[in-house]
Order: sequence, then structure tokens, then C-alpha cells
Amino acid sequence: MISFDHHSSPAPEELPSELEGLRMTKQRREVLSVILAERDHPTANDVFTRSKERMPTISLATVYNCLEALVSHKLVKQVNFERESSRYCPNLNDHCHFQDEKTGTIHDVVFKKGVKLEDFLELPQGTEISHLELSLKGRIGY
Amino acid sequence: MISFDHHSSPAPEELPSELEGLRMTKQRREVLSVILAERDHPTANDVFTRSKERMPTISLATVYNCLEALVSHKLVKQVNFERESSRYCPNLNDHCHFQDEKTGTIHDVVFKKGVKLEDFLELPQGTEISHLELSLKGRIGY
DNA sequence: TCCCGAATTAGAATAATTCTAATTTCCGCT
DNA sequence: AGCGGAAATTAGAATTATTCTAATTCGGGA
Repeated sequence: MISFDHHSSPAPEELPSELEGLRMTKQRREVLSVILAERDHPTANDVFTRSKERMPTISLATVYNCLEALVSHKLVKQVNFERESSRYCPNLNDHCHFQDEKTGTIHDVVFKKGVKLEDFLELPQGTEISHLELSLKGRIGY
Repeated sequence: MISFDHHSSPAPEELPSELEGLRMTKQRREVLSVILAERDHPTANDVFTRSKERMPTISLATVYNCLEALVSHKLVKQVNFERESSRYCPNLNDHCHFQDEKTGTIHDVVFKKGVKLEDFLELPQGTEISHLELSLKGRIGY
């Protein structure tokens, strides 16, 4: 299990040439480093814009390809809020997302330690969960 | 709080002419009755197809309009799985959704009685949740 | 019945994402 | 170092779900 320090993300050059069996091309490295750099849950388009600053030739299709590769190799998480465009998150720990309705900002929310799905859901026995996404919306106490 | 018996849905004609402050037009009634008729979480397009059988002149835009009206008046729930098209659900109780990866079928999953959000999430105090969506994917014990 | 705002309609428009086909890169092999 | 082939990248077209637009129709109250 790989774990990055989110408060001092490695520069793209420092990322290894292969991660979790995924060939780390220049573009994938760039996309990953953009996501690691700010924990603000950027959309594919945000990532595209930011990537272009350092790599002006990168294409949007490549950003989508890279995101899909990173997500499927579990180096990045994809975050969905209803029908909004997907966002991307470098936090690999188990967590879910809260969107502040006032500002649109997305915050990570962690599960209480030791809580299991069966503790709060009536799951038919024998059910194997391979993927879970919990999205919250609301207001923060200001 | 309105509650329908999902095992014998009312025919469209039996639905009142106003529900939760929403004017029940022919089309809205039809769309609602389609959703009540089968608990299979149809997409907007599914609803469109089924509605046309009884009301051949209904348009897709109207189906979208009706769905949005029904959802915002809390007569129907909107269900999202990642980037798939939205589905619609007549179950107004608190629950979430499980998608069988084998078949694509969506099942309602209820929360354990008396469980509160704070029991399993580390919510910053003062947070008010106005909307929650929990989507699960996996396999059922066959 | 007449009026008016709301609802419906067909079709165009939008937006996010995926696909296509042509290039380019890059890894292992010689 | 050069080569071959698979994988990745690219630009742009295509797709798909959904929303918008503008014109028409509906329905409830005066």
C-alpha cells in the first residue's frame, strides 16, 4: 500500500517510473502530480488546465486516459456528486465526501474507527461489496 | 408523509390531482404511475418508453420535467451510480442502493434501525446534512 | 367563456465523456 | 545504437444524457 504525504506532494520528477504495475509516463506523472499538489478535488478539466501549465502539449483525451489509468490502479479516487462532473481525489484512505452547498467545496469525511458496513446497513447475507460511494451535501457550522 | 403500497400501485387515475403541493397533470400522473408500477429503478428513457405505451404523445423533455418535479417534491427519489444515467425510485423511506455487478440490477438497502450518521462518520461538529447518497456495488451470494 | 400562468412539446443546444485513427513513445531484443 | 511492436498520446469527431428554447396547449379561476 502506497501512501503519499499530502502536505508535501512530491514533484513529478520524484515519482517512480512504475507504480502499482502502471507504467508512469510523463503525462500520467504530470496528472498525478497535479492531483497530489492540491487537495481540492479537481474535475478532469481542472486537471487539464493545470497540467497544461507545465506540459502545454497534453490533450484533454490524455488527461481522461491518465485519470482512468490512475483510478483503475488505485492511485487516485474518483468522486461523484449526483450528475456533476467527476472529481479526483488523492486521499487513498477509506473516506467519503461532503459538499458544502454554500461554496461547492468538497471535504473528505472519514468513517469512525472500526465501523463496518454491517453495523449500519441491512445487507442481505452473502453480499460482497466491491465499491462504496457515500456523498453528502449540506452546510457547515460557520 | 405519503406512503404508497408498492405491491399494488394505484392506477394513474387513482392518484389525486395535487400531491405535496404539486399540480398533478396527466403527464406527471403517468410518469409517477410508471415509477410506482415496477420497482426496478428505471432511467428517464425507460420511463419515457413505458409512458408512451399509454400516452403516445408524451415527449422525452416532458418526462425529464416531470421527473424533476416529482423529485423536488419528494414523491420520487433520484438514484445515481457513478456516471451512469440517473434512475428513479418510488421508495421514499430512508435507504440506499446496491447494484449487482453481475446483472446490473439495483436493490434497495435499508439502514439499521436507529443508526445515526454521527455513529459512523467523523462529521465536523455543526455540520448539517441536507442530502445523502450511498451507492454500493458488488456481488450477491447466489 | 376568457385569460393567464404553468406545463408540454419538438427540436436544438450543451457538456462531459468516449471513441477513432493516426502518430509517437518507449521497452526489450539484437 | 537500431528495430519492432505494443502501449500511450493526440486532435478531433462522435456519443449520450440532459437542459434549453420558443412556440403551443392546457386548466383553473374570474
